[in-house]
Amino acid sequence: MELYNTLTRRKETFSPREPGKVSMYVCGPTTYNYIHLGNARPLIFFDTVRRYFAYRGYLVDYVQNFTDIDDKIINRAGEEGEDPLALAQKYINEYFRDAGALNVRRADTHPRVSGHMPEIIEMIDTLIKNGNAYVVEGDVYFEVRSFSAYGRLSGRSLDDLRAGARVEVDSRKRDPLDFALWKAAKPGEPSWESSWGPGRPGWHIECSAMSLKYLGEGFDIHGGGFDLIFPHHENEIAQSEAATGKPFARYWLHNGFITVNEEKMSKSLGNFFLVRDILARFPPETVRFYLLSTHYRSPLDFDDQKLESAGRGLERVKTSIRLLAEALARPEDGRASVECKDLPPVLDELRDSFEKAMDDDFNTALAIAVLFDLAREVNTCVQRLGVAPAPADREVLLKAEVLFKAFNEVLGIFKVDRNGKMSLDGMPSPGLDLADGLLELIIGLRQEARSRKDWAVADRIREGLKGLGIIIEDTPQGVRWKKQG
RNA sequence: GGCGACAUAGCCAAGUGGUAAGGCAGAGGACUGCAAAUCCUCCAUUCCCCGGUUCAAAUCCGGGUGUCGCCUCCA
Repeated sequence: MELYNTLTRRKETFSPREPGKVSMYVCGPTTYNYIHLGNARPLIFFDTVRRYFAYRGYLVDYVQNFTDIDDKIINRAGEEGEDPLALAQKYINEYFRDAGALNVRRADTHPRVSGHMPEIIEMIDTLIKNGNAYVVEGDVYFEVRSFSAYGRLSGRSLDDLRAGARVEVDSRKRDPLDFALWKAAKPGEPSWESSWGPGRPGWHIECSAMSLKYLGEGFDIHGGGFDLIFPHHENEIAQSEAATGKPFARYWLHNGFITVNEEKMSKSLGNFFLVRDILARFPPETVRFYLLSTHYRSPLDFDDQKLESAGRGLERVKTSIRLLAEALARPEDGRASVECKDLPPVLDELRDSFEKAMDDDFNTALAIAVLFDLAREVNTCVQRLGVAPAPADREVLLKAEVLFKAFNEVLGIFKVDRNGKMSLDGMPSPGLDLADGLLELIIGLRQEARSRKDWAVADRIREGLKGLGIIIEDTPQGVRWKKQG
């Protein structure tokens, strides 16, 4: 596998710290609001990375933090008259709801800042002892000059950074770029005791302390959005390596931004879309599919038309999976003629192509193209079968179904139930409830009308059901219905 | 001002030296009572512009134009 490492600015062959195992840490959200689409991109992308490593047979240890102590949380809690930690907890719960809807699996560990004060304080202590940090009036700052590799990740020298610094210079800092490891408590703020006084951690130290605690020195992959490269990840490297004297993380992966009208979407610009608002208008699988249809390092523009277009494309994939399931559900006929005997080698090629795409820096856009190729091959086969498959064809179809499931296991577009069945949401379920029963009854009546060539009644029923969101399709293999996508 | 990324059909989007994937939209055909779905065919002599390297460039180099991002909390 090749992956693009921000640290070296080129693709590198992935080789894990320990054979067969992958350790990854991804910066999670600051929980003071519901997550927006921009937050969803790294979630979905790194979830896909994790799934692909698992598909490739690696044992993955995935850690994603929550920043539950921070200025924004404290401010928000102040506005709402709520306890900051309770507010953070609320949005952590909501986070899981949104992420779950997008079929993002939980990380193996979701550490929080508030639960790791001893580790954070100990790390700061080490940095002070090592001469990399200094205390000023209860604040503790990291001294960037003390770390010679500072700027390596973002590709900038300290001089470049100073020249462009827009930060107000704090005269207590030895260098304008020195950053806070510990902030002295202000009245009314949540705080923790430390040997340099009560306070709370700065933003960057948490990720160093928690990633090192759970994954150890030199873990494999550290990920996040492009905007975290500087200063957040730069600072993480400085702190961690200054404290441990060992390399911090081995591969740095950063996803590109989501833009709206070609402009970066962010909470500070106020042009963001909450995941839950989008999910009220589009199916979650469409959202996930859309986000994966562009390479993760490219910017991705969001608007309704683009999502609708993606949804129509995804509909073809769903249709294909449905056609396949229906063909398999039909009774075999005993005929010996085999219609799809050319398909198996094609399926093998498709699997190769899919893996090749994912091996090349997680090229999900190409992988999705392979998904479409699979759909077309399956449709062609199913169409040739006519009403019932021969036993040999049945085996071929089963193999194709396995491939659909394998692709979906990686891309995570469709949710999968306990029996391993993909949920396409419009698919008629085997268990009939009243509505389904009535629907079957009406469709049966329409079929009788059709057999009498009573087209007026048949069309009226079809139009009427369409108005209720049920699409009727008359196919050579019989009637099919689905809920409107 | 400093650093960096990107520019491929009406739209979205792969493709880093060997002669333009895939999707949406569109056109024609097969199938169909019709519609839908599905399948087949067509749809970029050309990859922002100008130079250069090469037998060969969307892909490499130089210059230009444009868009975006980072340098401040931000996924």
